[in-house]
Amino acid sequence: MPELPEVETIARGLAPRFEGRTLAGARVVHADVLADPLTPRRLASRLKGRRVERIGRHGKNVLFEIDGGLRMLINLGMTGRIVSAEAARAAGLRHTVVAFAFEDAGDMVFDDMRRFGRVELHDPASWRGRAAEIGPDPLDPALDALRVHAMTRRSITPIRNWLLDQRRLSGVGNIYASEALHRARIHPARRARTLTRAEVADLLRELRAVLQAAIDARGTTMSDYLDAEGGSGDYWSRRLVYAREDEPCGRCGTPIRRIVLSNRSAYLCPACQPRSRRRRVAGGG
DNA sequence: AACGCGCCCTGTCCGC
DNA sequence: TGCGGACAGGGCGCGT
Repeated sequence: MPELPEVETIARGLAPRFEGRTLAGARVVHADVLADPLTPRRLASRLKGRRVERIGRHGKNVLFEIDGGLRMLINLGMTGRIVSAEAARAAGLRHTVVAFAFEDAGDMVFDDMRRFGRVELHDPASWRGRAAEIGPDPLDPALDALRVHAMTRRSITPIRNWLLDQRRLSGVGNIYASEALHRARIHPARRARTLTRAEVADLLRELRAVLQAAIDARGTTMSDYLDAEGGSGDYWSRRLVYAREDEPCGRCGTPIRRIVLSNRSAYLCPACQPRSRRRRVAGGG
């Protein structure tokens, strides 16, 4: 569910409230969200008495840096939310999977209706290997189009699928993949290796623009996403193609089409995003 | 090795 | 009103 902008918004909302606070324990309601070696008992005992030094984001994961070199990673899956206990109550959330208790702050609740989310706890040794599995952040200024092009050239998968693979780039999900491809005028089904260097540069630029605009809007709210205070994001109304099948393209008026790639929807304007490459219009975009 | 598919789970919506 | 099917912002494990 939450993609990079939503996870960023959640982390920013949690930080002022829980950074610097000391954990008292964790109450696990659904143990199936705990990643492998973790058990309810182990999670609670390893967190008890530990201070949360920083709350941030790593890809689509909320990252808690905890004293003693511990890192807790929470992936929110499709319907995961992390909110204060008061916000959870106020919003009527009914699917707590883990409740984190603090000695010097109220509870923090991980709520996840579908339970596709995951909680991982890493020491420095296990974190090294885990972090290597998570690709570069598209907003990292050190990432340049040349490097991304070198990566796309090695893959035959449709570019929409390529964007969703968190080992390549981390943070992009289905909404912003469709939005960025539309803005860059690239058909979602194009094989990654067929993109020119210029197209990859366009794509990276538009991806960054759409992610940043969504962060500025405090994310996208479809129906079940909330930030730390239980508030909602504004980006949903600004999307150009996602879930707008049959509505006119904002750029050219052609009806937006929905296609399915690997069992997941992609949305495109068939006029702005031709399947076969066409001469690009000067000054366009 | 890289890719696509089924599946995990709960809820909503739509057509009949 | 009920029921079945499609679909949902993600990602893992599997077979090919």
